[in-house]
Amino acid sequence: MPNSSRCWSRAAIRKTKSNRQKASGTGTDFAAHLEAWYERERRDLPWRSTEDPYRILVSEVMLQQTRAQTVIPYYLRFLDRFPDARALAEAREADVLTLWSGLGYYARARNLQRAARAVVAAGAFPRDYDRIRELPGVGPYTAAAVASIAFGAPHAVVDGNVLRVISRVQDDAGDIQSPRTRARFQQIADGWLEGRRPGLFNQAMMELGATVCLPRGPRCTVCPVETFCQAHQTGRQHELPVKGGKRVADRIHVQVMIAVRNGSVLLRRRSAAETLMAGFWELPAPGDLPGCRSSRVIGSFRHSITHHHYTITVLEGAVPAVPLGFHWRRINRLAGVPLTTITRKALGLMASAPGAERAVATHGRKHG
DNA sequence: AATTCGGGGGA
DNA sequence: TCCCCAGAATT
Repeated sequence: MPNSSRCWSRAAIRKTKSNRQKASGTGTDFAAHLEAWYERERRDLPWRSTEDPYRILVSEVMLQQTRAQTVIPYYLRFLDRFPDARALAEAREADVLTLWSGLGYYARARNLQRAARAVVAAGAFPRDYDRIRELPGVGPYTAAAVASIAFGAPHAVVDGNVLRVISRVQDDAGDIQSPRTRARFQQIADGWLEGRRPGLFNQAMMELGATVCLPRGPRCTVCPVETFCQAHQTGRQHELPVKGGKRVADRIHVQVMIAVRNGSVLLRRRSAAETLMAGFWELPAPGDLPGCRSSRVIGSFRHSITHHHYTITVLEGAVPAVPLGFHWRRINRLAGVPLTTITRKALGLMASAPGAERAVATHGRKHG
């Protein structure tokens, strides 16, 4: 290597690399190899057999921070019930939330319905990135995904998979949490996408990250673009991507009470004003019920929400009167009610009684 | 720029 | 137990 190269700035080196790739067609070769692999090996997922922008949007929203295998049954049920934007726009919010219950990030469901209403009001699904981006719950990733997959618009998606693939292919140790690194990776992805079929290239990048370029244990031996990967050449693929910012989870102990009378259970509907899981139904805490009697502990289980780590103890009890804000709900009709996951788990504990001990054991440990 | 939102699955 | 997942909105 010439001595003069030591005087080059990082930017100059990067620019030279980029020029070399463009001149030799390396970026194009990379994309061609990747796409050929994708068309050969791609998983057969339900949202890959449609070009309906509404269905693409539903899938992309469900896939936000959620694994494909988890999404599949929710996606099928949701589209069976709401086959087009109009059906979703005209639905009751409680019905939408019920189908979403268990999938998490419930603001996604509300925003998706608002988006459907906007599409109906506009008379047609928006076709370009900027107007898709204006739909509620649609950020840079989802707008790029829908615009490229449904309409062939040239916008590269940059999700967790793509960040990981690019960090390794470029051997780039930038913190993928930082906006600067993300902007850099976005430009790289947009460059690779140039001249390709956008929807195909984007899905191929994500598929590579999801099935080959794994967070731990990347499967380089079966990777279709191994020869293009600079981290593989330097053996540093296991150290990438670099991700900063770690948080500590706090532990919280709570009690919930199951009060049953004449086939109904006492529940409270979280008000629309509550930030967290508004509109969902939940069990009372003993403190909510003046004069309640608790006869026994049914069991306990754990539940984690982001960095909050809950231990829930479930009590069986009776109430002298129905407190303000609570209602008796028929137990055999709870399938149509949006329940919080903690409530669903707690009721499941009761349902399996007297095998409650076994139900607790399936969650790993027993408390109380 | 930092936080928050859920739940599940794999190592 | 920890990390990650086809992110977005809010502060």
